[in-house]
Amino acid sequence: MPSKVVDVYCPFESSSDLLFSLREEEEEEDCDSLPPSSSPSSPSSITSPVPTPQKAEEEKEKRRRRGRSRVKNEGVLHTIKRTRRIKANDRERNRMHNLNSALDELRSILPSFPDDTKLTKIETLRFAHNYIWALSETLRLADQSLEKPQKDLLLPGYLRPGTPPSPGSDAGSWMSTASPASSSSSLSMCASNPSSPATSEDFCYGQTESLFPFRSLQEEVIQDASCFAQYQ
DNA sequence: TAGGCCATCTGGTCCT
DNA sequence: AGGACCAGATGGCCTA
Repeated sequence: MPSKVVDVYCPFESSSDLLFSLREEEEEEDCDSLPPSSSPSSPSSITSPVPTPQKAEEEKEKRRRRGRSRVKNEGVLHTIKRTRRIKANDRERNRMHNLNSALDELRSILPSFPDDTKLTKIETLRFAHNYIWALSETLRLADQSLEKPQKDLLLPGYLRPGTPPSPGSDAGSWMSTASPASSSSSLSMCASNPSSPATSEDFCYGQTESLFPFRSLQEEVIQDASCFAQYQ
């Protein structure tokens, strides 16, 4: 009867290699005659110090047998290592699948872009980072709006088009590059900078561009936050 | 065809 | 000891 071939990704140089490994595993049960105590490092291999000629011959034979079993044991050990590796690979695969599922969930929460481009992993993380920052900034502004007059409520100075976030910076450029025609490039820009957007310097490198698509969202959040705050 | 992204394998390290 | 996590390597697929 032919050995069963498992339908898994083959981590071996060739499929025959895997087949060999799996067959070895099946043969493992046949190696029951090799209990752990028969391993090469087993204390049972200690022999009497004064062998007679007859005993010496027996010892020779024993050694030969031991040698054979050691070769076989090495094969078993190799197989055990192999099966552990395969199990570890399986766990690692599952772990990465879980990670990807979490990333998909995150993508589904983030606002989608018109061209429906799927964010890459790194883009998703950076975009989420910026998005959270934008929302928290929005809440912060909403809080401020309760204390200050409504003037310049929605957009602080550094968020207004053409207004440099700090002297010498080039904040106007991020607005101009966020045109609809360059949505895909702006998409990548949205998620391109891994650093925190909370510094004025970040605005000089396209970080705040991610806020632009959310202007209306920002307004909604501020309104909601204001209403909510009224009932506090 | 080069480069980017991704899935997977793998060995090492840390943790329980 | 075994599992989780991590980073490097590798190969496949896709796109400009």
